[in-house]
Amino acid sequence: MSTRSTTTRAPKVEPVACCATVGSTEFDVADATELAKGYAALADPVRLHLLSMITAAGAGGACVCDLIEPSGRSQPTVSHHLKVLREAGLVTSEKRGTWAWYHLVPTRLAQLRAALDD
Amino acid sequence: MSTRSTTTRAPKVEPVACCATVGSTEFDVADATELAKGYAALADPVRLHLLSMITAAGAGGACVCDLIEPSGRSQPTVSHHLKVLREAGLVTSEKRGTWAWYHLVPTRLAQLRAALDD
DNA sequence: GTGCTACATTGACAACCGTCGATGTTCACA
DNA sequence: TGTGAACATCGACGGTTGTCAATGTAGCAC
Repeated sequence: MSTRSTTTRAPKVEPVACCATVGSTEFDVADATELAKGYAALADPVRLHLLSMITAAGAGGACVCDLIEPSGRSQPTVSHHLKVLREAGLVTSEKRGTWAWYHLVPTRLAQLRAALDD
Repeated sequence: MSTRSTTTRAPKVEPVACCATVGSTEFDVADATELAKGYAALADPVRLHLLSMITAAGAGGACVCDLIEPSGRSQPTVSHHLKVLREAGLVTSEKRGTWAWYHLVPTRLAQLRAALDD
């Protein structure tokens, strides 16, 4: 309900107009929601730690059994966090025998990084 | 409880050892928590929209009255989201008369971007 | 088969988050 | 002084999240 742009109520102490054409460009809500999901997956120190370890593991990937103890969380909790990262598209999982390897998805990470360039 | 690294239980289908020295490097929890707070502030499409508009406003900053209607949320909700962005260090606010201008903090954004380089 | 290991899923709980209406506060102007 | 506008804060509500114990599932070894 801002009628400021059509009136002359700019304060005398500040001659510049209140509104430039700020919100004039279109904004893709679906795209923002997809980005937000990615950032939400990063919004937890435990998940940042897991991601850091998976990144450090390189192309071979990281075994879940090596992630549990350093994370300081229970096995179900780690499994939950890995699922969050997986559903956010930040990592992929691969089963080898009884073990599960997790790999980074660098393109997804790059996408989130690029969105911060604005 | 992974004793795999001290035993010889590697599956025969996969000769590579399960564990490289993955979690061996130190991990700064306080630093990760600080980063996580930044990403949490980005983990909402409404806040991404607000941030986008504030960015588009440039050096002059964006007036709150111009952010409410494009966001599609009520004035208290927008005020709440701006508070979240402020407390995450992503924006700063400045009062001019009855109006409030919000400015971007590019260094904080750069910090979050750099953390994704791993 | 039995038993063990690695990992995922379920269920429960407290804490947190997004949203809005109502109210408070500060400023400008008459 | 009074009125209105811009923005913040409060209170409440439903939904989501992080956590763990318990349980389920699948593979390996004997």
